[in-house]
Amino acid sequence: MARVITPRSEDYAQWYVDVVLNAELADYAPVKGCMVIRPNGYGIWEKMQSGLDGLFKDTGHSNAYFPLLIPESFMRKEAEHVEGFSPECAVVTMGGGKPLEEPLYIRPTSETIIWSMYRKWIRSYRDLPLLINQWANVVRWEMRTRLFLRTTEFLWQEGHTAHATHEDSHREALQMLDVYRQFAEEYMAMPVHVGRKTDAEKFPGALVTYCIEALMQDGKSLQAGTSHDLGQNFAKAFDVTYLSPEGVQEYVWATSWGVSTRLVGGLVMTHSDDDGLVIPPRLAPQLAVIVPIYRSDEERTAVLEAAHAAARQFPKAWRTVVDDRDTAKPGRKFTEWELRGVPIRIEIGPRDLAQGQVTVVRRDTKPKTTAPMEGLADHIQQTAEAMQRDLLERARSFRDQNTHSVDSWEEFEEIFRDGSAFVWAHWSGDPEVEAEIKERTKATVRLIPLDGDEEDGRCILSGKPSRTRVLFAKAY
RNA sequence: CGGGGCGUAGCGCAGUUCGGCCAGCGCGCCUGCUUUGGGAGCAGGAUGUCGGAGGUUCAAAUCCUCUCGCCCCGACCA
Repeated sequence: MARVITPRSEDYAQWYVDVVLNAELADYAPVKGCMVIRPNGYGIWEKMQSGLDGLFKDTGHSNAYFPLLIPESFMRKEAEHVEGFSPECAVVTMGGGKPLEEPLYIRPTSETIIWSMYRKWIRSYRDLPLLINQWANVVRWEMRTRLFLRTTEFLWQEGHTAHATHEDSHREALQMLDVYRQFAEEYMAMPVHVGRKTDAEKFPGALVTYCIEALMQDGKSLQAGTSHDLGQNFAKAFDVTYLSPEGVQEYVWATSWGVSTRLVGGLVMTHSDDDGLVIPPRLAPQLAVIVPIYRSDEERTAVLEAAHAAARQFPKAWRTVVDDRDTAKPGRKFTEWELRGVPIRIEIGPRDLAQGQVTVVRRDTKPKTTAPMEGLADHIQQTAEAMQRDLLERARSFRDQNTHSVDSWEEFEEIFRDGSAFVWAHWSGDPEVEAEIKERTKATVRLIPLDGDEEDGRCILSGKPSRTRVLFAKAY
């Protein structure tokens, strides 16, 4: 079979598409901009869901579900919100064969319908905080789509919380930002920077938008999660008040925060290589695959028995596959499982059997090693943990090597002329300068650090005084 | 919406310039035998509204008109 993956050096965008398709993460759907998430891709999403859901529960949140369809009038209640989202909304105008009295928006996000309900549920300070998350699909009519990174319909979680004070909502927004950071690093092995968005990049209707940003292998930045301090904007738009202990009606303070199936795209672009997908062990739908190797029927029987025996002693959660197909040779099986990103491959052949051992190969590093059959589960467990650590370490060092601190406009332009990287540079905070930098280099302010070191500097473009560096990159 | 590419078997493509027998090739698929520690070999076999509609013609994958869709790049966005 010919080469199926375009090398990254040749065409990064095509490499990404090749990996996603060949790893069977997703396929193009009949509707433009939509994709089918296939079992291998959905399995990763399920792992992400369960990891995140645990972290949400640990921080006191509960899941609920709100409707897909939102009355048009709800969308219009928050001025910035409707302005930001209207252009990318799909709207249902017919139902039951007749025009609807009021068009129904397919949710691009659920703030409005959720706050219409919070109005009913919140009466007293005793009802706060209200900490709800929902796992859902949303639709945004994007001009240009890319598998996982930007699709018309995507899956996500959206947390929506209500608090008595701004201090509380502010703390919640930062807490969930940290949850995302932790998830990205510990589960996805994807190092991220955390910070605050500029006004130009913030969520329509938010007071402040916080984000995590990760560096992809091509030097572009991926916004991997956002957390918004919504202030009282939605409480005022939907008239959500509570009676304080002092007997005063007060507007509620809000947050919302979300991550989406875009994370799967980020995962691909953080770890995968020219041989296909690489999945960190903690997010792998299947941790290990066992490939039996044999010639004669006797060998086949003995090897398969050993393979299944090994698989049986592994924890069920590993979803170990014994690839006992007679229709493919071992070499074929190796490359297929490599394309699909299974973290650990175990080979068992007659030579291994004779020595009471197996051959173990990590997906991220190619050399074959051997391990005794005795205590194999422990060995695999340790191998998986080492791989998880190494992936994070490797991604971190890649990011460090592609992060620059820049003080001259010439150098700034040079970096973004043909490529991209993380660039820490001074910026005056002036929106017009931000726009001009984007115009001239395609690089944007990805985030403003939360507790950046203060230092005297001059804006990279305007030369105006600046107290902190901000993070620039071209963005996905 | 602008630029580029493309629609022919499950996938990848040739054939279209200059119309002409039964529309081809590779991979995959099915059957059999031999194989099996890095994408197996041989033999046999199945598979097509040539994206769609209309037109020109004795004859259209090929020429004309219209149309639908997809991918990539750019402007907008998680």
